[in-house]
Amino acid sequence: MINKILIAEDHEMSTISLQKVLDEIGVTQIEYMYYCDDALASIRHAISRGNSFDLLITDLCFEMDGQEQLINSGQELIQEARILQPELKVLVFSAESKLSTIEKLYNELEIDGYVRKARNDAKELKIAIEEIEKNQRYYPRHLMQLLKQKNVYEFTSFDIAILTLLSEGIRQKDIPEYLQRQGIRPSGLSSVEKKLNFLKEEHKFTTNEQLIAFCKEYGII
Amino acid sequence: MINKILIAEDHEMSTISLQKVLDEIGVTQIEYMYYCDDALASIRHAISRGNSFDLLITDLCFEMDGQEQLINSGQELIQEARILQPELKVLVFSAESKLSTIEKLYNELEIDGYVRKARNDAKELKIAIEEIEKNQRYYPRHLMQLLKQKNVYEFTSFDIAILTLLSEGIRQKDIPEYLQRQGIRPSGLSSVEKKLNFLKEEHKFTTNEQLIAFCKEYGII
DNA sequence: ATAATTTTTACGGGAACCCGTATTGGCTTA
DNA sequence: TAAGCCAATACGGGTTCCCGTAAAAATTAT
Repeated sequence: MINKILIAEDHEMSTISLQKVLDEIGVTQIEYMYYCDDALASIRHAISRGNSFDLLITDLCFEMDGQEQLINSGQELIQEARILQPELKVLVFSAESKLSTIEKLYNELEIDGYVRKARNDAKELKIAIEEIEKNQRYYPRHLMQLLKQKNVYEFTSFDIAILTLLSEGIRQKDIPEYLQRQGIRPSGLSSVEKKLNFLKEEHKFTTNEQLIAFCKEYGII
Repeated sequence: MINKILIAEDHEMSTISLQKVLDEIGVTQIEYMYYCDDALASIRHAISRGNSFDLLITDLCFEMDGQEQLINSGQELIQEARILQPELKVLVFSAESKLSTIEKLYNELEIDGYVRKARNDAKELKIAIEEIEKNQRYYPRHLMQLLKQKNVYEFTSFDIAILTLLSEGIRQKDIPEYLQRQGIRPSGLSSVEKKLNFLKEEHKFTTNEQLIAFCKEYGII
């Protein structure tokens, strides 16, 4: 049974609606944290008092604001939380819609559910929590839709590494040494050229500039 | 006095928290619409019954979902709403953080306030509504921060024309003929080169790719 | 282990880009 | 009108990028 929930979320408005939704399904013990570091400390503290959380509801993206934080993403928070409390259930509530990111959450971080901030997110949250309560993973409806239309090209971390370097003003011919320094393989200039050609071909683009513009437009880099 | 509010927002969770916040400041008449088309119809209907809205709170980005809509952005909704009811107050509540987008809202659509979905957005919403109630425009705090770090250089329409062509995949050497076709002067290749060099010099950039990335990042193109 | 296949890297010629200099064209002023 | 000035354009050589082919390395299969 899920009674004690920790919410890690920096948007005040999201915490308000989460409170309302959790009220409606009868959850009484809710704690809010606006920073990942605080959330982690709270988990640690609850364990030490023998009153640990049943569920962590967390966003993925936390905005920087002046004070430096050790952890600043939902992914890291989940990772650290699982070290402290391996059986803790985790429900991610975020606006992220990139398939690869969500797949990683399920496969690598083994989250129990994902609800995207979108139409009917409140209803979906309730269903997700119900499922998790029954020890079942919850897979969101929109994820299924995304899996169907998987014709869209997914940018790999290699693609993004190259595109990021380009967008930072690194010359194409210098990219190999940067890749090597970061331990990314392959790193040959030909591989970089080939990849850029492929990406342009794939999207019917003609120039690097157009490719960079596209990636910026859609938040890929 | 603001008594009757229309909310155009597709995220269910956002409407829940908006309801809570508006309850707390004593607003009683609230209507929710999950699509721009419905929101516009609602405004029209309210006017025809002589009971028009005092304030429109709207998101900017509405997600497509199957059924086709005539209008699908907050910007268009505001524009159409102002045609129907010019004195209608407008408060935008969105996650958008691009300075140029927000500036356009204030300057071109003459909105009365902008609150970004972020830390302390609930508190900010209350303040914004109070200000608007006093017939004053509300400028968000984070906008001021952005304005401070604003790039000193103002991009001219000539700059933007070139950068836009580049971002659309037009080769540098072909840009002159496009400029001529659009009646833009100067149009020589040397002038294009000179301008791109100047822009890169100005921002301490090395490549066109970096320049395009920057312009996309800050919504210049 | 060897062969087959794929992936990665190396190389080279031609196109596009970068950048400095020279020329042209339009505008102001004497 | 002519001289002077500034912006726009034209030109040329050096660099980088583009793109096809070939060699090398890594992976998989036999």
